[in-house]
Amino acid sequence: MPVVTLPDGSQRQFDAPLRVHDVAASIGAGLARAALAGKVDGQLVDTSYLIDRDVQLAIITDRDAEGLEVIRHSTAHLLAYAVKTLFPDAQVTIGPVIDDGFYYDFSYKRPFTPEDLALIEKKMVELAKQDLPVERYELSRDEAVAYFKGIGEAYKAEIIESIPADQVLSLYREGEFTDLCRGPHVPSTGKLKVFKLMKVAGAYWRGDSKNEMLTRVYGTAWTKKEDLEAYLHRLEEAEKRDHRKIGKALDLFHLQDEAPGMVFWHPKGWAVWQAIEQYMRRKLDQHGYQEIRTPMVMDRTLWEKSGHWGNYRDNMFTTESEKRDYAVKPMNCPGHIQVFNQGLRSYRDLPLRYAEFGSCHRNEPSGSLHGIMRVRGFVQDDAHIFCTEEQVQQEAAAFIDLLKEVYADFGFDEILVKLSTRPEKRIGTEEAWDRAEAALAAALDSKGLAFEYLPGEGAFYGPKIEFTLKDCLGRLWQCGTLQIDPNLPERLGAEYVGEDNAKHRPIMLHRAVLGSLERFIGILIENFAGAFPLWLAPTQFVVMNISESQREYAESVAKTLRAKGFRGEADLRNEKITYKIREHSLQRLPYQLIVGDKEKEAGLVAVRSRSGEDLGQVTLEALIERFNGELL
RNA sequence: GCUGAUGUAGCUCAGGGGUAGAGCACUCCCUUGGUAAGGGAGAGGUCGUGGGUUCAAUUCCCACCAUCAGCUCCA
Repeated sequence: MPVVTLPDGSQRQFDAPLRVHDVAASIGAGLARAALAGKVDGQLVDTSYLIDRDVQLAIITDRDAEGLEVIRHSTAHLLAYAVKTLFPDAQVTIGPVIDDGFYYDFSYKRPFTPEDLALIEKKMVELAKQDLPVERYELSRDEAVAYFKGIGEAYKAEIIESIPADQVLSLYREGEFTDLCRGPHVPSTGKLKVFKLMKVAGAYWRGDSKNEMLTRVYGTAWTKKEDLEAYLHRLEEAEKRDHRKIGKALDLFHLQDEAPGMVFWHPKGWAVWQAIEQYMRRKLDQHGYQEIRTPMVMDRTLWEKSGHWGNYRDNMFTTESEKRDYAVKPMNCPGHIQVFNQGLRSYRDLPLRYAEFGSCHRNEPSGSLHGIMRVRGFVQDDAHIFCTEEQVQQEAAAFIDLLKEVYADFGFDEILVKLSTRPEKRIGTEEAWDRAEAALAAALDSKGLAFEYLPGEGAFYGPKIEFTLKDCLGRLWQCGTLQIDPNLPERLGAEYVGEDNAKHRPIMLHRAVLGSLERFIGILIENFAGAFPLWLAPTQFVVMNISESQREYAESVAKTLRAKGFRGEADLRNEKITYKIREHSLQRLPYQLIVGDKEKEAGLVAVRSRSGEDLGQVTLEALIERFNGELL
């Protein structure tokens, strides 16, 4: 006599065990049709699930987030079914739900082509229209292995073999196709109406680059057609913001074949860079850092001592001269320790904070390069803090202050924080790890930053904090980092004289706020879609004359503004004012200043904002005041 | 690094075994126009690089390089 409690608290009693579907039908025919799955005592189940006891039940429809997940999952299976129909000797592997959709990995003698994709999608539509029931049944592990081996699905059999022998496995059958799956699934393929296959890509079996490369098909699925359209629109919008596209359109930088992964900065891009670098320099100064500069190329022996040669040799650029091997620096820290090691350090000197806009090179795998976001030559807003173990917490807290100020100035208000703790392979005592992890956690607590632990994700020598910011599209970018490192000072022999007149090892904190400047600028470009706030805009204003007679006046206005430190120029070309406005609007200039005879006579400028608003005629003094109000 | 796709004018792209095309940008001329494209003329390419097949290759084949998507990696 099951009693079913629904989400609104109401209860229904039934005479005999019944299925989720039947409960839905008892509530209404519409709900029965809409039911995609059920949630029994918090667990997602199929609509065919038999309720034989008292339970809490929610009927899942396409209005629930879980409903959408079930649809995506089932669509992945539909994809596999279509592929098996069209390419019977393809083997299925896994097909999970991901953000905005799903994928399914196949093993096939050749990769699928875009043409195949169109065929597969067509077949999926056909199979969905047949509204085939999706049936769940169970097998023991060994029966399941035998079944999948029997139908030639080696990968499935391998997956199942890694599951404990006493487990009962669920399989789902739709039409001719059966797949191993935890479920739940929609009751029939007719529930799958809004989907689209997006792209094919390679993916390693079990995510391991030593394994076979499979063909992955990505797809997206939604409950409503409008949602799919909105999603596709969102992709288009994101594509418009692509920093590579905007970088070209705004003439900020370029890359070329002869220098893969290294950026050629053009005047406008470099103006953005300089605005950021000089801002950071000011901030670092305010926070007690001293800027230094260390060599780009250093002898192999130093990298052997630091351990980089042993661990990262393949990813380092090297060179040779007069029978000595050199490496182009992949990091700044060994150089910073060399500066620390000059002369005798006292505990009175600590904490010592060395900052460097250090140019580093890492020979990243060719396939991982991406615009200016992932490059081989980059500059970090890097700094290393030499301090005692007792000072770690306060230094971490001070760093968090700096980081929050900087992110806020760039307009990023939401920061996600993760604290990575000791990994399995590590050096140092447990007590030292306890103290280091506690110091970072206490620093975060003291600054009111909520954080999540990433157990085992720390570096082999110490724990670290990662700071991730969220851009205006909700995308996450890990930028800031703070790492405790007692190892490198040890390896490179850093020491200071303590109060006890004995020599001690300092702790080194690696830290960066923006991370790689290249990548950070890429993030800013995409976040602002190229419409930088005034303080970052490469060109802040343009003065345009309406006709020849205001030529000199326009020039003098531009000159005055430049003398006040603003970036901009006069556009005196023989073009109509509408033409010039269009061009500078496409260049996303914050301010366009228009001068005709009226402005010339009155000594004013007509101001047009980036949004297209006419701000009227103002004096240069008023304009400068307005500009200054927008600087940091 | 792996799988696949792509590489043609400054940019965006079309084309195709027989001396290469468009739009925008650029140069010159006309136009001096008040808030997102005025008109005309002109110039511009070793079709990513190197091999091969062919009477003939930018086009077909192979290798390499780079880019793009994804996977792997990211001290």
